Amino acid sequence: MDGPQLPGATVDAEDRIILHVDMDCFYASCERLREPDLQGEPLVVGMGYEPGEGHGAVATASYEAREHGVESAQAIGQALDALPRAEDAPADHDGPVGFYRPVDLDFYKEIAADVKAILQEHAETLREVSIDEAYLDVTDRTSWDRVDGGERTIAEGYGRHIKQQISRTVGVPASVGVAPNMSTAKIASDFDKPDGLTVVPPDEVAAFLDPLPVDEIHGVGPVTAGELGELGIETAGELGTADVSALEARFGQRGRELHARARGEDDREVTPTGKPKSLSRESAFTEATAEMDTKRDRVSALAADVAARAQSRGAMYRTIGIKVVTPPFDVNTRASSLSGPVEDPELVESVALDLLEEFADERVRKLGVRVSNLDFHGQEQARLDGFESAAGTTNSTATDTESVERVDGESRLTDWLEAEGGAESAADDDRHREGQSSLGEFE
DNA sequence: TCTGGGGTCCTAGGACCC
DNA sequence: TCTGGGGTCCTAGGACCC
Repeated sequence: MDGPQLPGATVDAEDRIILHVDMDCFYASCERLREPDLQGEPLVVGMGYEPGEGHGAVATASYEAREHGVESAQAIGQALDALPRAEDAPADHDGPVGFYRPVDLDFYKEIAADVKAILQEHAETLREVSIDEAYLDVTDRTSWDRVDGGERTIAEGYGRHIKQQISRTVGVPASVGVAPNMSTAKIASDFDKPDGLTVVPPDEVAAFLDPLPVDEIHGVGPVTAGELGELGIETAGELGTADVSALEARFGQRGRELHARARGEDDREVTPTGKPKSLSRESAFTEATAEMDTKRDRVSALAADVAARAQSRGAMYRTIGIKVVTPPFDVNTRASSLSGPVEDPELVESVALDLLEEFADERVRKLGVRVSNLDFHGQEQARLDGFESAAGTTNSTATDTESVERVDGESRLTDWLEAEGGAESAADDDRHREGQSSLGEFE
């Protein structure tokens, strides 16, 4: 539209430029930063792993380690079979060996903060998805206009610049994808890992996506890919031209969404990372146990942990739940909601222990405690971005007032929660109705 | 060697309300 | 007294992601 274009290459004024940055095996890169001798070596970073031990799981494996069959999420024991630990290998061992390190999240967070600082300089809006991944809206910072006789876009240079900046100042590699929307940018960053840069201008989106296998689309995992395969859909191109209503019939709302993503259609805006929706802590036993004391102790510890974390984040919670994993790998969850948000570590523990009773006789391999229905209104900071209170309707005000009352009446809450009879749950329901009746006025 | 830990979103069914 | 429609909240589970 503005400036010369290649034949057929139109750039829409509305076309956005979204950049997705994905750090390449980030944990391993961080370990190499403080232990440069690990550069180029097969390196495995293990969660729940301790030096010299064999338990835990692979959090990140370097590309060199992957070549020897080590995979993410694999049990450490299995990784050790595929790739013996350097320290353990006998002197006459001539096969490949690997280096194993435990996860050190605090250290990785420091490195991630350095990366984030760079990203922030280069975008209006930054959304961090995880410690090693972020979306940037760079529409106002660069352009889809062509340079080099139409070979490249200005956006490509911008992406390369960010990548190099990270590499030079922090010293870790990143893969970057640039595209007109989040979904395509995400796929692009993954396209040429590690240390890749893939740029997909608006007029090339379809050609880029069409041949890709469906499971490269964010949101398509093994189950969905299998079901799509049964329908004869293997590639994004096939998914994008499939009948939407058939997809919706089979996959619900998600079917419609995946169909759009496969076509490179995604109008989600890059919004800054919000507050968490839930906080949880879980931990596995070395061996499944039916011992109730052991289970209780673990739940108490997890509850204390979660409550402390919620407190440090300024989060109150309205729902407390547990997760119980029984052999072979059955996941059970139970939860109980209060009628108003609280911040009460003892309540987290007592509710979690109550919920655990149901599993008193079960052998359990893993336990978790979670708080959800979080409320950050206790913190003055939350007021500023408080969407709901900004709406200022009568009902939301009424609900807020309710919540405050609930917090004040904390001891009462504890009382009726601990007694689990029918009368108490009726009281519970009454409290819920109080909050809802104000909504009913609008009819 | 049985799969570690922290999250998100969606769905389905039941209870309850108007 | 019966049937119906529209809606919320809660719990539990599933799929997925890093």
